[in-house]
Amino acid sequence: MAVTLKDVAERAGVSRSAVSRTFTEGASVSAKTRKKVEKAARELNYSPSFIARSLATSRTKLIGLIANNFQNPVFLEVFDLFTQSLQERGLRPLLVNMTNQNDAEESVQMLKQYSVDGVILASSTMPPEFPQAFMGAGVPVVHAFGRYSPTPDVHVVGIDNIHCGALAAQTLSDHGYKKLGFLGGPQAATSTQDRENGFTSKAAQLGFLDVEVRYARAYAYDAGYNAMTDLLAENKVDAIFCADDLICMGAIDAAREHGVSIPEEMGFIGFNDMAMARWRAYSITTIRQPLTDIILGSVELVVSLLEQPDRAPEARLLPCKVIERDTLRSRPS
Amino acid sequence: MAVTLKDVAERAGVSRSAVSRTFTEGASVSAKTRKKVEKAARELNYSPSFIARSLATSRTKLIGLIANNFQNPVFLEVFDLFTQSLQERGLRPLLVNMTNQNDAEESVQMLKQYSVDGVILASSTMPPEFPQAFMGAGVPVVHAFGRYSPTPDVHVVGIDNIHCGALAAQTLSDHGYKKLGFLGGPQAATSTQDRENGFTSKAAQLGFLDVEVRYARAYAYDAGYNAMTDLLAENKVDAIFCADDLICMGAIDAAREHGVSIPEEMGFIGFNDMAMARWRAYSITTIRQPLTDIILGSVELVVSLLEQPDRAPEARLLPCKVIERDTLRSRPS
DNA sequence: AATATCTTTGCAACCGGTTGCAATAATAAA
DNA sequence: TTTATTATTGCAACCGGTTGCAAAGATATT
Repeated sequence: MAVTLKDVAERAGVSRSAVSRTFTEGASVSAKTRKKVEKAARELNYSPSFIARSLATSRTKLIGLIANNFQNPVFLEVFDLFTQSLQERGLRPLLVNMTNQNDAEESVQMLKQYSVDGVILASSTMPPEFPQAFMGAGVPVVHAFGRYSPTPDVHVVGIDNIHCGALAAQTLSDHGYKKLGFLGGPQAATSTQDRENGFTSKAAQLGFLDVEVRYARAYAYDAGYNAMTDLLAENKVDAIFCADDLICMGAIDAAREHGVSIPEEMGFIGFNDMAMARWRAYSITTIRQPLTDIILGSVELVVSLLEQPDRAPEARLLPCKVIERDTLRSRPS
Repeated sequence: MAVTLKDVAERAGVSRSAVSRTFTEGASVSAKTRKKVEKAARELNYSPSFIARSLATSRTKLIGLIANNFQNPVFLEVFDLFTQSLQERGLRPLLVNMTNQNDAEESVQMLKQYSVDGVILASSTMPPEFPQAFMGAGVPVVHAFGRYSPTPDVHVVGIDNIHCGALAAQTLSDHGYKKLGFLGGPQAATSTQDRENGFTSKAAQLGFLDVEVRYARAYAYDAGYNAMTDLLAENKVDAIFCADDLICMGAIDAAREHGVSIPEEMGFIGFNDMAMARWRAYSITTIRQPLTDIILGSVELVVSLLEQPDRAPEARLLPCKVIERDTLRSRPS
């Protein structure tokens, strides 16, 4: 059924090795043989089997792409960028959905069985032992959107969430708000912890006495809506840093239903700059995370790890910036 | 480095075949040997190589998951469901991003090289020759969200878009609107064509004289916003069927900016019932597509095709229903 | 106890490539 | 032209499993 090396070799009147070599980068074949082989291959519509090649070379060109967040639309953008840039490099993403996985072991096992060449973890909300588990499998691992550490034990490409929190505090302050609040995602998420820390300490430094801190149950619209509804009843804040745009949209809708005007009575700054942040109904001022750079960086890193698997883990941080739209009143002059 | 069959066999004091058999479904091994082998395997932390197994059995358990739409958030839900249900069956999704691909051949080639067991195309906006190309590769293909045909040449699991269009017309009529409009996605998309047909013919049947038909340049917010802005200037309609919720949100925002009140002055019905349709800022009345059923159906179908690859192509249609929210005024009594 | 039947086991070939090594061919140097 | 050097080629072993087949072992039948 399938046409193999052997068929091509016979047709071209050469040995199997010759055929193999014409399909291998930088192998030694004369122009003449190459010609013959290519002709035969074309006529038979032959294409080499990656499976067989993988077995022989123990390189599969498969990259495990592991995610546990299929709710937040930014991840669609993330998948788009990952798949495209992997494809461009001749690599293939084997997608793993860890949403309902309380145990990383199973996924690790599975990736080992497929002998993926490398693994990219795409998530900030991941129990710290997960990266470890993948790390332990002896496969190059890059944790995209991972937490910064000066001495990471796994390669990380991401952002400085603490600095982002500070950026948010500074921005709210600049725009003349007086009573700041933080609305995080799940308290267990390191991204929320870091953004909160950065936010509250910068706020303190800027002279804000106390900052109201709340958590949404998830990085999700409803969670933001509910948390904000509670917060509104207490009338404690006039500006909020939401740790995610989705949360921010929920919060904004809650505020509007409560009759508060945005940005005059209450200011909002979000996080991510997802596509929807631009929608007219929201037009959120938000902190943009350099998605493309993070992803290209992760892919590049994993590719270079294929060559030198033992490079010491590094953390690569990329800068975020504030995108000003319409949920903050204009700066006082 | 990696521990193989041979290592386990030696340690357990049995033949390689014995080890292979204890790891193969329904092979004949005595309880005693199985015990020994499992012990040895555990001690060595052995797990069989899928690559080697694939080579021997010519079954990879890899399913090509092909998509060309990474802009519409519903697809995140689609990926979530696909990956989960494939995983549950011990299959693995090899994700292919055809966004920038004008030629299917390359992807077909690639999937052939990885010898995927089957392929799922997840898209409605796909040139008809693509399914053909994948079909031609001699691999089971299921076209999820594909177009209905009584005599399909590739397996299809999807919805009856013509009927959905009719449903929309009926609904707008029921709610007392008089001047109907259709706002589609790209005119080349079969899903738009079918929804339009169903909509206009049902409208005609219900006595609507002429229906305004427009197309957004893409299934996207901005496209909907722009198309609606144009349409509003002409003041021709009082109710619109948008062929996608994203388009609908753009259109709604355009209408609001134009000062028209929803649902009194203008009614909207969307399509998909994506998560955002529920957001308070929109709360769109929309036609729900049974995503979960389509996906489970597609996976089931592809699985059954693994057993009987030559089953005649069938088209499986699943019912949609209207989800009433707040973008249509209440029915006249 | 001897024979028939059913399981379990190991051997060895095979899946479709890659690659080190030695033999051969082509080219350069003397 | 002969010899030294380099480039190409084929052989055969290997990657890590699976599986048909025949031999050996267990169990059932008479």
